[in-house]
Amino acid sequence: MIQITLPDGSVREVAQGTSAMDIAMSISEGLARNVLAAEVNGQVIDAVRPINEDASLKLLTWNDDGGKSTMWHSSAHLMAEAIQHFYPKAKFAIGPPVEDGFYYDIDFGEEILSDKEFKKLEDKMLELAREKNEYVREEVSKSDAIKYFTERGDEYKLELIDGLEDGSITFYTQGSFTDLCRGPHIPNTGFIKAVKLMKLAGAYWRGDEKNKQLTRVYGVTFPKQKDLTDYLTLLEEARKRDHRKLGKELDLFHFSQNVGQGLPLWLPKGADLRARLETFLKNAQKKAGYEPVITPHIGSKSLYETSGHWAKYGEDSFRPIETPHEGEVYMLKPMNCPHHCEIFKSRPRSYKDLPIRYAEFGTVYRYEQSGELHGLTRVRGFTQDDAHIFCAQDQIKDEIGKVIDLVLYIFKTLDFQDFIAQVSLRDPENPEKYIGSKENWDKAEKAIAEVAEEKGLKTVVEYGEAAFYGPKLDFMVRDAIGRKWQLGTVQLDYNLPERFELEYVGADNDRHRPVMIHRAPFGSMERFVAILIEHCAGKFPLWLTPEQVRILPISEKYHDYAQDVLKVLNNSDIRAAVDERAEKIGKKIREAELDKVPYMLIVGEEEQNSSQVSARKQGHGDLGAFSVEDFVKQIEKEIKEMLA
RNA sequence: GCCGAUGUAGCUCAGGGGUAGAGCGUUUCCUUGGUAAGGAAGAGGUCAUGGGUUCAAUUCCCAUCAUUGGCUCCA
Repeated sequence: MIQITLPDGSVREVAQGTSAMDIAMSISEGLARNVLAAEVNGQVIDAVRPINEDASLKLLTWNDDGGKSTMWHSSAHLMAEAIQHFYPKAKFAIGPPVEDGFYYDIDFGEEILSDKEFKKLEDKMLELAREKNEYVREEVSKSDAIKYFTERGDEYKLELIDGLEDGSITFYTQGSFTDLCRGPHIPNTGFIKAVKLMKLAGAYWRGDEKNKQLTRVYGVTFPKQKDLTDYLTLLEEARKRDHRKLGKELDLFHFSQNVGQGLPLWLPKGADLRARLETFLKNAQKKAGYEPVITPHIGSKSLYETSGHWAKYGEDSFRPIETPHEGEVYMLKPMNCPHHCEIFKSRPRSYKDLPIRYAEFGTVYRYEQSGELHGLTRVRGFTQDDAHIFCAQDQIKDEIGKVIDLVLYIFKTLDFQDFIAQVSLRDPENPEKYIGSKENWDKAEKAIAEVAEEKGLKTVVEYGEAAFYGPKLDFMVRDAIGRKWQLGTVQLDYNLPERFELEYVGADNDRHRPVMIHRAPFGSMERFVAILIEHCAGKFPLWLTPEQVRILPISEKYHDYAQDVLKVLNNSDIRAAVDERAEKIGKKIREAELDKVPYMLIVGEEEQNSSQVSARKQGHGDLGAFSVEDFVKQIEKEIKEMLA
């Protein structure tokens, strides 16, 4: 007999060789129907595998990441079986689960798979799923494994087997499909109730562009049809929120082929929105002791040789530009920090000057590969809400704390409520990868971890994710529909102060090297605006939105009164416009709603006679009548509370 | 950069070997109305660009460019 400890601490005594599924069955049949895999002593295995020793056991269902990924991994095999049925010559490379589904990289040889075939494949998968074929695990010797895939002519599997130890090789078979696989898998294909193939993509064998490009088929499966429906609804919602679509509809920005790829043009409303965000951050930064600086869009190539960026990124940058006669070489600036270092160096610095905080909305240009450009989130020219803090080693913790405060203020004001901070530290295995003394790193890493803790941030620590020049603190937000985005970043830098030989005179009258902190709460204005659009589905917070109020006269007779109302609003710095088109009120309302204008003021005979306005809130409908003054007060109050 | 898809009016899209259509928008006219689309008429397109096949190409083929989904990359 062996002892099985369940997550609630209860212990069950069962015969050796009992499987997790048996145990689930003994608890309830309903539970057993949902068990996809089992976590035994921290390791995820097949739910049907016998357990032979005392163990802690967690039954994994669709609600566990481990259960989900097992299901998707098994689904990849199921898809492979369906593909093999129609394309017997297909060779299978790897087919893992991913964050939202699974894929399989497949070599179709001469044939081409089109997404028009998806329906056929999905139907086949469902047909095979209904057969409830078991996923049968089999340990095979290396020579047998090689023999099997040599017969199948699948060089990819052979290459994978080549890297495996004899004795550790397992095959899984369901129905007519056998795959080299470590597992684990769900008990049988019947757990898969809903199937959707998502897209096709090219992917290199082993991710190396020198290797052959395979066809990657993405799919997703669910244990209930409804889960699939919900998922498709979510995707639809994401499409509706796409910043490229909304940016066009709301006249925020535009891309022109004549200007160039990845070079956004900000339209008046977008520029207005962006300027307001910048002002918001400038005000916050002013309070936090930042000083504005302005630097040119180009800089001498030698500046980037000093910084090290030329050596690392020069070849992948926009080509340098030259002066016509002297042949001096300049770069479009890809980073603001070298310029800011030069500002620091513009005169001798004392410890009494520190910390120095230089802030600039600095526009930078980077050559991004054409396939990588995407709306406003990935562009070739963008403006960072950049700042560099030059401080002494013992000021790091304080300064990072202040940056965190700033970031938290921004998140709160813009209604990003769900976020975590990722602390990126050195890879303990490879200490030689990093520049700067071990003592300083130890102190800096400790400072980041402590201050994140003190600020009550939800954090995850990632070892090996630090930059070579210093540890980082990155903020990851979840938007309104649950998608993750990386936003603000705080990075310590020991490298640039070294390369630029930055110094300050300490209290001891010796020269010391300052530490530099790079930070950008938004990241870039382009990317941030894109994320904000998608987060709020184009319904910007009242304080930020370009048009706060639209006045809708019932008919031409009330245009004068509407203009009077407009004047009152404008005098209170409320951004408003009058819709004077000869349209009916229903249409004006409809369009104001679709334009996502937060408030509509309807003015007609009644309002004119009583010196009132009938207010309507976007998405909520009629609010009733107000005097113009009361309405203004209410708007002012609402905005004030938002920016508090 | 690589693989796939797409490119038709300002926008969203339909169509299809015999030089084009809808809705919205826009213009003009009628209508002056009460909480999510009033009516009529008109303007607007070398069907992305360049080649090829064909009696004939916007349609089929190839290339280029751009957009797009991935891959690789990301200071």
